[in-house]
Amino acid sequence: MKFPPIDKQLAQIERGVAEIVPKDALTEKLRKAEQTGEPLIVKLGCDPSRPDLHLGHSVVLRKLRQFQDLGHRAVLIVGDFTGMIGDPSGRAQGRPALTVEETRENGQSYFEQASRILDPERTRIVYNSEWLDTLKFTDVVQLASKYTVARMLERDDFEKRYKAGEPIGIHEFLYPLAQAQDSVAVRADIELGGTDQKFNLLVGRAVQQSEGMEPQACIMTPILPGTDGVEKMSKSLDNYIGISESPEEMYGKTLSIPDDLIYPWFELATNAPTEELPALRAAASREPRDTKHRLAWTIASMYHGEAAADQARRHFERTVIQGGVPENIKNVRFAPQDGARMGVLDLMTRAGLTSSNGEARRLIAQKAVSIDGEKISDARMEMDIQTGPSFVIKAGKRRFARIVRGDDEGAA
RNA sequence: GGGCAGGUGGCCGAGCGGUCAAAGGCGGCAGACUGUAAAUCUGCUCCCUCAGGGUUCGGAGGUUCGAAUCCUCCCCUGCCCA
Repeated sequence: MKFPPIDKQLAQIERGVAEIVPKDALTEKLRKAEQTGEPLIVKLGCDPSRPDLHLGHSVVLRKLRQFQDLGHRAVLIVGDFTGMIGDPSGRAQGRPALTVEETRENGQSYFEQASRILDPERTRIVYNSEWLDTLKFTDVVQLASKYTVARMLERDDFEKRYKAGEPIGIHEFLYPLAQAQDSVAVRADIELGGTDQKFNLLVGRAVQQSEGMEPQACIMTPILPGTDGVEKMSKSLDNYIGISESPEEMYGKTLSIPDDLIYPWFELATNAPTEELPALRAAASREPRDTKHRLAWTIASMYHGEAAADQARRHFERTVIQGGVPENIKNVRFAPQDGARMGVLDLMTRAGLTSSNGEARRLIAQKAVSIDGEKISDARMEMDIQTGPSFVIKAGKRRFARIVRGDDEGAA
């Protein structure tokens, strides 16, 4: 196996990276790869309990892809073992423990989505229950003996919770060790993760070393802020853009981010050439609106191609700037047993526009609902849902549905 | 094992027998203004077809005309002691 020159590889690897620990180890490993012709094993762990990938995940996945393109070997570890136990961090309910089938399913779905970024042909995917589930209690105790409580408490969030008097389960101390064991199992040369994973990645080094292995180099990518501009992007905070969302969604959501995020997103979430970054930074502050459109287009085109991105842009102009109706909206068709007429409240809820009739009522009271462009104010109005012409109902500024007649196949 | 303090709506947090669907803040949604940005102002924010009703305050029982508020048992968390 032949690799690009080391300084070239390094330049590529360092782009958009927050920290490499230790840097020398990385260089050393690259050198060794060159000498032996053996590609490096680059590990990335993923959490199958949340199988919906978003732009936040894309940062580190794109980094992994770069390694693939440089000729190294990617190993995606599905943390199904953790998933099956259900990590109850924090005091809330704890995640529902997943069944074996679910973790497989989620792992598969994760892989499919990740394949939009990675080269699936060259990605090895493994489930960590393969080795973690077979450990005996003795093995676990032995593993646990390799780290101390004091060092565990060095981890920021443990320390905070400890000081704040919040509970920390013993098993939570086991997770970093389990992750470290993964590194041992796949003989990782490099582990990738967000900066929030720093602690775990470093534990991996410690454990590998005590197993007599050469410790992995850790590469941390920055955390991508979510659409709210405050928290990190996450599904549960609903401030994310999913990798498999439609180009229209991607475009629209991107435009709703705060201006401060335009540049960071360009840097972290797109493949904009490194040399263009300074210009983009300047543009972001000089003409935020246009630059944000450019960002939105770039993101949409990364996942859906340029034609779709163009389309998304037109869609945006039409619906938001001109306040019109989108080209492709959800069609809803009611069955005959739903009756000939239906009140708007039920209609909105059943069409998925609102989560309860109460919400529908509120929106109407707030003049946020219109039918075929006409604002409505009567929550008791009824619509013909079987024989009348189809109509478009809009709630708030982004929720649309077209109600079509029972026998109308309707366009998509 | 003992002592103490707690568990309230998405989160934080008041309430401590009726006037409580439960103050206030955050978050969220909507409207105005805009560039689906920020800032600002306004309204809304458990469910049900309005008046009105129905379910909520860790869980299960109980006292009372009436309980988030009192009692019993249980579950969970933190702190201190062992």
